[in-house]
Amino acid sequence: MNETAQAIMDAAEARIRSGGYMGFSFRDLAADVGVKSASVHYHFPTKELLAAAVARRYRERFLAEVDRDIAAGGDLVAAWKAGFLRAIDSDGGMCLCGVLGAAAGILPHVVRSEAREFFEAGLAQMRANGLSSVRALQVLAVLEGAILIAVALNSPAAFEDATGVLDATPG
Amino acid sequence: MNETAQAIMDAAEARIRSGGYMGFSFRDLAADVGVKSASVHYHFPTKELLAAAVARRYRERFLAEVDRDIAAGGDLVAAWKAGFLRAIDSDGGMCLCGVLGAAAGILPHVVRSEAREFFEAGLAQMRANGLSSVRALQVLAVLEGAILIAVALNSPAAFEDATGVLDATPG
DNA sequence: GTCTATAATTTGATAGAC
DNA sequence: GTCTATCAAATTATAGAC
Repeated sequence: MNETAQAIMDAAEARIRSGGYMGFSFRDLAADVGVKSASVHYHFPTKELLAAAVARRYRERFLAEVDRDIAAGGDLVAAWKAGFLRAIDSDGGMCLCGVLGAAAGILPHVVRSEAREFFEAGLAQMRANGLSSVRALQVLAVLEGAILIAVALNSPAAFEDATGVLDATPG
Repeated sequence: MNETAQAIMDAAEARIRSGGYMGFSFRDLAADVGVKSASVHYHFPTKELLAAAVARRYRERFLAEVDRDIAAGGDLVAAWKAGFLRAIDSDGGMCLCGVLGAAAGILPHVVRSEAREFFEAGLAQMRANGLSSVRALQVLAVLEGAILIAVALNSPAAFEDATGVLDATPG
């Protein structure tokens, strides 16, 4: 995994978060990175393998950051919220696995599996840290719904208001 | 607006809910309805005008159903939840304006405006029925997040669990 | 590793017959 | 209103030179 491959994944991540799996092309990424589309295919043979790799990297990085926050003594829910806030603060885009999951109906199986795994691993991580199954679902739903509305309304402040439900109901 | 035009809108609605704005083509819809793609263009000159019309019809129908439930003495939040449950029960697909809003970054302006209006009009309707601005955002976020997770995990039961946060925090 | 060139398919959209 | 036929552009992907 060299510099170009990582730049391609970065570009793909930004474009998927903005427009979903069908919202970008190899030529878009090539232009973003400054190469030709054939070079993108050299690093990632097919579009679905690229998207699956991006979704996997996103999940691993996200969960690692949350784990690090918790290990440093942070609150579980606050750590998850911080993960979503990083997305909003960076470019106002959606959670990568949230956009993918919302349009799961047309995703190639590899991509759909990776997106689904973000949610399953996330729920498992919350349960491992003491949350009930139901409470974990509630936390994840509030965070995904809050960022979706912030994106749809183009209002980062809406995320803060919407996630307030979690403060009122410690679980 | 004749039978064919309505059948086209029905097909477009189902396909957008499943795969978003970029997840369908005029030829897909033509095959669904049993005509040729040129006939789809006769009823809806461009893709963005078709999607905008579908989003607008979705919003008007959705809000009308919620209003009817409330007029019949139903609880506001329960009426909203019932609207989302109809989507899940019919085909397990996402909220139409939820998928569109999640990938708002690549939507044509007309479509993006119609999707955004679903959220703004929805929030306004909740406020008109006594909810605070913040509480309205919370209700909408929980519902969109809960259906997104139910779709991503292909688990309708997850919707019921996730929306439980709303019961614990009457606002 | 990156390029040029290109194949094969799909896309949104239009012209014109019926 | 629906069709056939078609266009121009874009898409994923591959072959082969450098």
